[in-house]
Amino acid sequence: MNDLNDTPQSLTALATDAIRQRILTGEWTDGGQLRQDALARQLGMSRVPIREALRQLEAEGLVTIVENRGAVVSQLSLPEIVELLRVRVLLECDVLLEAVPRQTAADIAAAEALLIDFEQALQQRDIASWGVLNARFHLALYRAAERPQTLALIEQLHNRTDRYTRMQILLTDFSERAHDEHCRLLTLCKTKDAIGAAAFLRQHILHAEEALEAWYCQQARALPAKRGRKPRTPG
Amino acid sequence: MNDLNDTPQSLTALATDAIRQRILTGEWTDGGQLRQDALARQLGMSRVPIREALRQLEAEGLVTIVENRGAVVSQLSLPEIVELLRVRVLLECDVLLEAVPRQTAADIAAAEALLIDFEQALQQRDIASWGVLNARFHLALYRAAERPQTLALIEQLHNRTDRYTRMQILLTDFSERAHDEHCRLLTLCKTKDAIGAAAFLRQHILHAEEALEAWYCQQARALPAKRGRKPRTPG
DNA sequence: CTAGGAATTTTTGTATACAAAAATCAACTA
DNA sequence: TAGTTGATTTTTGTATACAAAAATTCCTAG
Repeated sequence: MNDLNDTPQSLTALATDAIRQRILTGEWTDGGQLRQDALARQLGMSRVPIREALRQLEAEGLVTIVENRGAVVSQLSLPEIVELLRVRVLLECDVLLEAVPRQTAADIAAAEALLIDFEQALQQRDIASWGVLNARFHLALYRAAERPQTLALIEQLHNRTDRYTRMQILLTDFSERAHDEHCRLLTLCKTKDAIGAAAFLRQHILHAEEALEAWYCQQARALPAKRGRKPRTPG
Repeated sequence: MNDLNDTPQSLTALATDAIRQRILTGEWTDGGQLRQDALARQLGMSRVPIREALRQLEAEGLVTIVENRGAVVSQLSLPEIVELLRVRVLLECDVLLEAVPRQTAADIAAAEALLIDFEQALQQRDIASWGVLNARFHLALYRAAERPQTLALIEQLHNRTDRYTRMQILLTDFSERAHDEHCRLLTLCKTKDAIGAAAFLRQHILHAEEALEAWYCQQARALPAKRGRKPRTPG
């Protein structure tokens, strides 16, 4: 599942992974500028592979490039996030419905292992890895459906949305609830209750949406005249 | 809807559009190699913007890049196409359900105009533009849903699948059927029968899938030992 | 004639150099 | 002081040059 130190990849692939990683963990925040020269120095390469990586990440929706103005970490509005979460509901429920009857003991065990990693991360308040673990857990549940194209789309959707879910974890009790829900979801899979699992998954994703909406409302109240800060990504 | 001679775009954007266009029209076929140098000469630029364009198209699923081996036009197996068509069913039906009640007379008129273009293209056996027109017609119906993110995803899915649907048009009576179905779909929208329209859309996409499966079976029978030809893209 | 393997050619990957656009800053004017 | 203009700096866009990998050719041995 992990393509670390596999083969000596091209610098472009290296840069793509490195930048994607830093965005997913939240190290580089929403709207933060991605200066080619800084990235190049930071990763020890020239700007050429950096530029190719940024183009790729743009097509993945993680980066926004403006002509002659450079790249920033993509920033989604609440309605846009809601849209993507609704797409996730459609795709993930459909896939889970097919996956559950085919899940082997090994599939369940893999998901369970990830759930343990998850728990540890939560205990250590390791917010950075929350997003990655969340996506991995979900994808582990779906793998048995044997629909790799669909799974790839779902993974991209997670990459685009999980950052926003992750934000709330620090502040709310959402983390425990999400964990409980993950456990319950896994139990439903174990008992081969595909329909129940899909229905519950739907609620699980919609809960994240609700929490996000609440958080945004609170933010809006706190900052009546929202002044855009300028996050940077120094070399 | 068309961004032709809008502003002097970057060469990368130009190259991306040009290559995407040629893939969508079928000018460059499945598995065809995309030589950087040839493309660069053909488009009158250096290889740098070409490479960036190819990276972007790879993330869009239209191109497959292999390390040190270059890029080819992406090639989907039948199961992969079926997967993507199923995703299309989920997304497009969901969006159409929301779009129909909001469609204005102008929305309907726009779709109708595209349907006329469509008819002309069919009469002239202009297969090349079939894919583009098909995608445009579908997207016109969904626009009223005001879900731009979802529409962008649907557009990408069309870009990846329409080529394969287009292939059959020459050989079968599929073209007329597709046209009839489009007309009927539009009528259902006009009468504000959202549920009926969504159900019909579902069948419409699944018909394309059936036709495709039949075509693949026939192909498999015709070429028992399939010998891979090597399509090229000369400069 | 085929198999294998060096030499050659082609093609891709990356760095550097330079041009063009945007951003920043400074001086100047009203 | 606020705003405008023009020089300066920073940053992006593209071409060229060169290195590395792959594909091809051609030669030789069996």
